[in-house]
Amino acid sequence: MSSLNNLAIKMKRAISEIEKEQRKEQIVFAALDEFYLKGLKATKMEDIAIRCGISKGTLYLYFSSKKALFESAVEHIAMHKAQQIQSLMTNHNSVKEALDQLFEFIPNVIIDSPLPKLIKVLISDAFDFPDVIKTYKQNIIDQVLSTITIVLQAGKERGEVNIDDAALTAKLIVAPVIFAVVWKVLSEAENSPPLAVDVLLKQHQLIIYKALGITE
Amino acid sequence: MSSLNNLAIKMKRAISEIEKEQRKEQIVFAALDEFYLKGLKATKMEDIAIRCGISKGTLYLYFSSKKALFESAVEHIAMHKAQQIQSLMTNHNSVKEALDQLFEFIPNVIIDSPLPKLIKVLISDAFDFPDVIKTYKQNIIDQVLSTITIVLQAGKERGEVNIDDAALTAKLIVAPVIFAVVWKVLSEAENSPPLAVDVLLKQHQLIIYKALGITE
Amino acid sequence: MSSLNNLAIKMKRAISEIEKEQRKEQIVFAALDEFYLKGLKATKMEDIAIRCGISKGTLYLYFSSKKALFESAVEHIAMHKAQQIQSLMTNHNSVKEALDQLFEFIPNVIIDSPLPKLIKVLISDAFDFPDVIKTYKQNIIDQVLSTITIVLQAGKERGEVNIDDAALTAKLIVAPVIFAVVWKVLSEAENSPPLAVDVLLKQHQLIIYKALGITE
Amino acid sequence: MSSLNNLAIKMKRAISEIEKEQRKEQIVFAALDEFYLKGLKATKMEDIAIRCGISKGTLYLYFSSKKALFESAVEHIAMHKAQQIQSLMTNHNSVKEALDQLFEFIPNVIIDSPLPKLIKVLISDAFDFPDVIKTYKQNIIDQVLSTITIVLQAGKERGEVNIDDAALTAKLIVAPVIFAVVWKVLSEAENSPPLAVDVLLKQHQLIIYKALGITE
DNA sequence: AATGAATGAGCATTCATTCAT
DNA sequence: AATGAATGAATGCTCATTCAT
Repeated sequence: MSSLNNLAIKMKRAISEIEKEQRKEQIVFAALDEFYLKGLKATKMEDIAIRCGISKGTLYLYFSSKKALFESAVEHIAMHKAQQIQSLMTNHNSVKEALDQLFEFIPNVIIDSPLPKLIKVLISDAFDFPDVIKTYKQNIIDQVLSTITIVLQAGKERGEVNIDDAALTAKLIVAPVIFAVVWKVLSEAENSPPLAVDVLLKQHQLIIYKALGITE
Repeated sequence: MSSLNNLAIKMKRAISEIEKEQRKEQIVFAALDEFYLKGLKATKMEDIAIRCGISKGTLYLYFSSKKALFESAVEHIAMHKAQQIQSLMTNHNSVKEALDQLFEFIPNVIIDSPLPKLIKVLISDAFDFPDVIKTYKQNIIDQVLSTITIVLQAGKERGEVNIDDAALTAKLIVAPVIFAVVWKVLSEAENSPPLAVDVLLKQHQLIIYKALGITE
Repeated sequence: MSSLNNLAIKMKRAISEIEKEQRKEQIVFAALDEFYLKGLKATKMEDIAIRCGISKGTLYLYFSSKKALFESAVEHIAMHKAQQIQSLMTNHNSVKEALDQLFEFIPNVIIDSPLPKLIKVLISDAFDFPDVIKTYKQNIIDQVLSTITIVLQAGKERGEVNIDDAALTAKLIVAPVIFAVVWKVLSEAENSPPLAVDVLLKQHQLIIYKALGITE
Repeated sequence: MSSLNNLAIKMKRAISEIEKEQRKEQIVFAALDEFYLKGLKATKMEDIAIRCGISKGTLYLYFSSKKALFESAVEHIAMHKAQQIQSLMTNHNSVKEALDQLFEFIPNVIIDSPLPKLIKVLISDAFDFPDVIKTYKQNIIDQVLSTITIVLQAGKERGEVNIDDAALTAKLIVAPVIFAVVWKVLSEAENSPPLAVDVLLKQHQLIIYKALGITE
């Protein structure tokens, strides 16, 4: 038995604060992957540990409980994204410029970032974590929507775009992103080829621009 | 064997069969509610039983396991919806007529039917049930999308609508439905006022019609 | 594996309220034995279950947690004893008669009843359960002491006994009982021959009677 | 080997040894406090470490395991007391003189020394440590009791005291000490005012003297 | 058919102990 | 020597499932 233990690869110790932060982040991403695949309840702490190459006990040096880890993971990833998104649509001269930026940015978010996973996790465990949902919705969703709304409203007042209701239009601009995220989850689940997100969004951009009267 | 039995017994059994089906349906809806709120793993068989006013043991007379109940519930509700949706967009003379019908129908689905719950459940436990997802996607989503696609394609060929890619456009027409469903879940979770789905879809209809060059 | 299960002796089901009460009492006594031997923290729920011939899960049908079982066990046994002790020293004509009754009763309590175990358990886990201790002390110890005190005080006023302080004397009358209990624990632990409790208490009786001026 | 080293280093080591012993003693007392409050199983090594202001790891430089620490603690404190008690009742001219000394000594032991804590600890974890109990009982309890027994027996033979059985009487003389210790634990646990040990023992002394026919 | 008592595999969490730093 | 990060065996408790009544 001891010889088996000797074969085990022992994790390097995280001594400095920086190393500890890195370890925490590593756990948080491993946790997100598990939560994404299994949901909160069905995720085993041991599986998260294995994914990190650490032991169950070590997890508890960094997070006091599964719930705490879940909340940390959501917050960590959500807040990280929130910053990116916030800075996205400032400094533009016209609605078109702003939306161009947005439409260029979105595919990367869907394809490369952990945001789709986070969204799936939040949808799945929404009812167990109303507070997390509330915070997330206020800090991310509402923020993004109101930014877009403001841009549209200003454009409408300047006669740049032809719209009815800026707030609703903002939601409709964002809707295909949610659609793409959900599609992504379902495709991955049934192991079918993924949606061509960029092409879909290109088409979406066209439709929106046409409807809003924006010309290239 | 049934022909050997007398009529009275047959009828009794026939009634029994009906009652059995009713009981099964009752369980299936109770289960959907629980799965919607808690997810598959966190849902207790006992809670479903309580919701039906029956005992744990009785549940197992109708469904052999939680997984079987889950699959039955999803299938039962999904197939029920599928029929409705299938009959939706036939018998129309123009794209506009077909889409009018669709846009009239959708809000009811989101507000009154169990479909949003089902979608939430499917998203949440997608990875545990790739087969369920596959079946559901093929029988419902792909069906709906291809119906819309065909309508659009035909309209395009007749010069009724001005579109690029009928299949993508179909997805974009459906996207806000998913958005509305997700929003509904998040609102219910954080106990915030719901989205005015009908108004959103009215606006969506406007944008789509404008982009497609459909005039009232 | 299933053949092994078939060999397992299944516990008869406790259906009626009476059977359930009996099962509860059975658990309580098994628990007392374990708590006595190991202390609260070191006692495994599984060991209690094994002692009863039931499964771990069944324990939780009757008691919601180890702590609850502990408290129930203490209360159940303590209250049972309290009643006996209460009725002990009423209806007597003289101090001598009352003390005679007491000294006749005590050895049985030490030798045959679960009280010594209970006392050991209470001492051991006193700091974790201040409330249990408080209740127990008020309902049993203080009760007993005050009953003896009243008897002595009345005897003193009638000139029957020659004492200084009735309350302190009461404590000193009881002291060897505690001594015997502690001795019993230590003897059992080191597996040495037990103290002859009855002889010790006979001697104690003599000393007390001599000191109090009670003549046979 | 030590003779090979120079004086300075030797002295340094000598000091180290003393410091080591002091550290050990410090740990032992911290451990006793924890064991007294929580019991062996529920005491965390870390809490002992914190109480000493050292780290968990350092504890293991001095004691190889919790069990070893427990045994060391009990032994260290018990043996220390044993010496005091041994020297207590020698050099006396009469039973009265010997008992006077005893009764003067006891209250200090109960109030100021770690002995009550030790007794509580020994009672609590008796069954896990039969050997410790055996050693302790032989070296302390039996020693004390036999010393008192010898004194009483000699007094009886000299006609100083009027007793039946010297060994039993010795136990009865000691009984209130155990009573006081147990009472102390229960009072501390329920946070109620402590027993006036000295007054109780004064009364006890009176009763014993009266019963034994010892006059002031 | 219906019930709910009984079961035990499964998992979150704790903490004595080890050992790299 | 001292530290405290890492480990994993141990254990309280849950709940899907079974089955006697």
